[in-house]
Amino acid sequence: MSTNLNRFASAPATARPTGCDRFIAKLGAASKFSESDAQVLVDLCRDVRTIPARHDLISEGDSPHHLHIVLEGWAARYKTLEDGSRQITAFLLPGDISDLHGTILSRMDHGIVAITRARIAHVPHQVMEDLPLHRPELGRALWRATLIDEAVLRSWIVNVARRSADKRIAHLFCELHARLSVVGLVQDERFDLPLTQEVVADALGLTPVHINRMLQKLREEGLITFTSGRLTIEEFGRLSKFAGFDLNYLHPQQLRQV
Amino acid sequence: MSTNLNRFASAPATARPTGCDRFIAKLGAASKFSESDAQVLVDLCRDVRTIPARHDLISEGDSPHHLHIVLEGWAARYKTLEDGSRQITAFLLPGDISDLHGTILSRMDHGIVAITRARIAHVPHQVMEDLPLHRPELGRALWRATLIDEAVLRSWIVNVARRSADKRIAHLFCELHARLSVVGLVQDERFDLPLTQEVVADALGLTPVHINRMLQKLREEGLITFTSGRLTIEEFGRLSKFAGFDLNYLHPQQLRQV
DNA sequence: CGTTCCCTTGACACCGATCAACTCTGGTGG
DNA sequence: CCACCAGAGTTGATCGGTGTCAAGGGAACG
Repeated sequence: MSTNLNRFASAPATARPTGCDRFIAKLGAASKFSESDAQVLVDLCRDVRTIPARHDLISEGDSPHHLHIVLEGWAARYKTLEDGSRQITAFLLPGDISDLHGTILSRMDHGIVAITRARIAHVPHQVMEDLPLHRPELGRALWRATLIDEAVLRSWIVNVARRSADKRIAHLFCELHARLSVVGLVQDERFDLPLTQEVVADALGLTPVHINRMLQKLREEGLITFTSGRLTIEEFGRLSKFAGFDLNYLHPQQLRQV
Repeated sequence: MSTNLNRFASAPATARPTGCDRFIAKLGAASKFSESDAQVLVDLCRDVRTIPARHDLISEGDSPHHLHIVLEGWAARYKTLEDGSRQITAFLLPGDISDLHGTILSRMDHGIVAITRARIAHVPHQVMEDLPLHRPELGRALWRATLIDEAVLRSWIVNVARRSADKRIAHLFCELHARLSVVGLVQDERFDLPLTQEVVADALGLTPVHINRMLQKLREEGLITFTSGRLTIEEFGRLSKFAGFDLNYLHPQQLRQV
């Protein structure tokens, strides 16, 4: 197991649903909480469902009745435009939580689609609403996760609005690298990237054709290797400098302390 | 006083700080709470400070010690890139609240600048942390406001990533129209837009020159009038159709019931 | 062994950036 | 009252990044 996982994740797996430790690792990377808090998080992951690739977890307009925790696989938030094109606004990785307090709003203004086959824990909303009352530290941890999600959204705006196509791709890869390493899915600068070039294009506001050309350029320059769904970042420092990637917006303060 | 303000805003002004009713109107547009809850909100606005135009409320890297409520004037979140260019990621309008739970994160990953001279209420963070315990309805209202802010961020990603320059401008204007009308700052489809073309450019990921040309186009097509800081939307329906603007992401459900 | 999905390549068009100059306005000081 | 100035808006010429369209290739899968 990767050294990036925190102490909870390496605890003995006492009938924990697979992937649940990723969720705990992610929250634990940004916040501190007790072992018994961690057990509460495990109990949230009881109702696990498998979603096939390309199926919607929730569609635009739905009223969500529970929130989702991604245990395995990738998902993406997306909005569909008038002309039929799709814009992805976030990737949901293992350990990510989605639609926290979703029932406060009555209708989804966007959809969530499984990019790969994904195992998703469904948590009734009421459980989540009561949680901060008994577990204040977890309440803070969830707030913190929400604020980090917002910071990621802002960085996407900057990325899409200001950076050239090659840097945009590089920045996305740096973000995914950072987020995946928190949940132990990066080994030796390598990680699985189950994205087609079309999906990358939908996330970055570019066309698949241009993604293809810019990926070739990044490969030629020795910045990345990206074949058959596996991305290798040759030198993280060089790629992040090229992309203008600044880790700080992900607020990994606690991570450094662990 | 505009008919868009809700019942709280039209209550007798019992020594309420100017602009405080905008804050109450904004929260009240999306959530319901009691008159005594509203009074609690008024009490939050005791420490009001005036910020000159172009001055930072908070700079990137600062550790915020209180949260901000905009009572009058405009502000903007922004990030500065390596090359010195600036990307605005949100406009803060009268009634908007910012850095809710800011102290949960230790350092700001972006700055906030006053676009006009602005009157800002400063609320100590501890006050806000305790508020949901005694006023659960307000806690829900603040959560709801946060979720709507997130929806706006997502719509900005879509806007910047997918729409042509003219539609991008039109979409921004529709958003501002909708948000300003909630706090009573739109009359007869007209509202003050204290933005230079450069600021619009910084928000939309375009150059001032191109903003200028596209504004001319929108004017020629009779969609807007925009002179000396005052924007008029000639026909909201036509402009919003042109922009692909869908009001629903701002979740104005409660607004309709009032 | 064909089908399907994804990746790749080339030619060309166009939107928006860039650079540079000019105008207009409001404010300020002589 | 006028001269000057700074900031914002406007215009034109040209360049380049990315989109578009269309065709072909390769690998996985039935």
